[in-house]
Amino acid sequence: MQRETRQRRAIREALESAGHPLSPRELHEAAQGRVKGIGIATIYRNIKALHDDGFLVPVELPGEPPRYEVAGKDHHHHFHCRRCDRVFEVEGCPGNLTAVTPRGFKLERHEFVLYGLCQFCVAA
Amino acid sequence: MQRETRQRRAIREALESAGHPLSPRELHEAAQGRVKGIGIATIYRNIKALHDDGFLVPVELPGEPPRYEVAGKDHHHHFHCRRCDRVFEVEGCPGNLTAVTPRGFKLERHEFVLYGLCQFCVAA
DNA sequence: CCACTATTGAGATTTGGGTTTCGATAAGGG
DNA sequence: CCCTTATCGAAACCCAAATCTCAATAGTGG
Repeated sequence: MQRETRQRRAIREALESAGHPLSPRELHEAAQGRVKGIGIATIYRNIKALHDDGFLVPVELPGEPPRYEVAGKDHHHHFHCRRCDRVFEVEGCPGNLTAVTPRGFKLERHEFVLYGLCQFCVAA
Repeated sequence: MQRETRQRRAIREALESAGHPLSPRELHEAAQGRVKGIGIATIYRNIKALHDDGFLVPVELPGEPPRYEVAGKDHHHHFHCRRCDRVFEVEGCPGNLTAVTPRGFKLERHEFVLYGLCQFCVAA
């Protein structure tokens, strides 16, 4: 049976309030703020459990360790800030991908990653 | 001084004739066909050397080890086959990304990855 | 409130990509 | 055709991310 532990709640809440995808490390730090002393193993264990529950989904970016965001969002993409290394959500989609899909290939899904400076690092 | 060894030539030729990005492992296999017994360390050493020379560039895809392709190609993106795990080149670009860039962010570059089945796996 | 057992924290361990070491080999300038 | 030394192959090693072990702790059904 699935128990509602302080740790699991902390992790769920940290993800929800972050508003952008978090790496295991970032998630660990965020969860520390809610349950001091929470271990990194617990983070990994709960990422797995919450993924099985369908609460979160992984966000994979090129050359980066996976990050995680709450599941169920509308189709969107991500912006990776080269300065602070954070990842942000990007609404919308350039669409019309069948045009660039090579002849004979079957397109099933796509990812799209923007790089540059986030609003905070542009200002700084 | 840079020597033109059989191994380095094999690696260069393997990359050129592949026509699509190769992972170190794939590159190793391809090079084996030209110089039997070539070691994996030699692959890594030459990837580094050929990168420094500007002969090849890394291709990073989400959740994947880097692959490499010959440098100097026109702007393009990639298609990752979920079945055979190979990566193919995709001409063109959906363009007009400033439209989806969040307000206040500075867009510098972008990556675009298509997923599905390649022409060979569609047929099989 | 209890007893059962899922979950935790700490640290050991594994994993996988990549690098280094070292004696042997072979480019290639002179 | 030598001699110097870049490069090689094999195996040991490195490193950070992720997983596992195990005794202690704490949800939760009854």
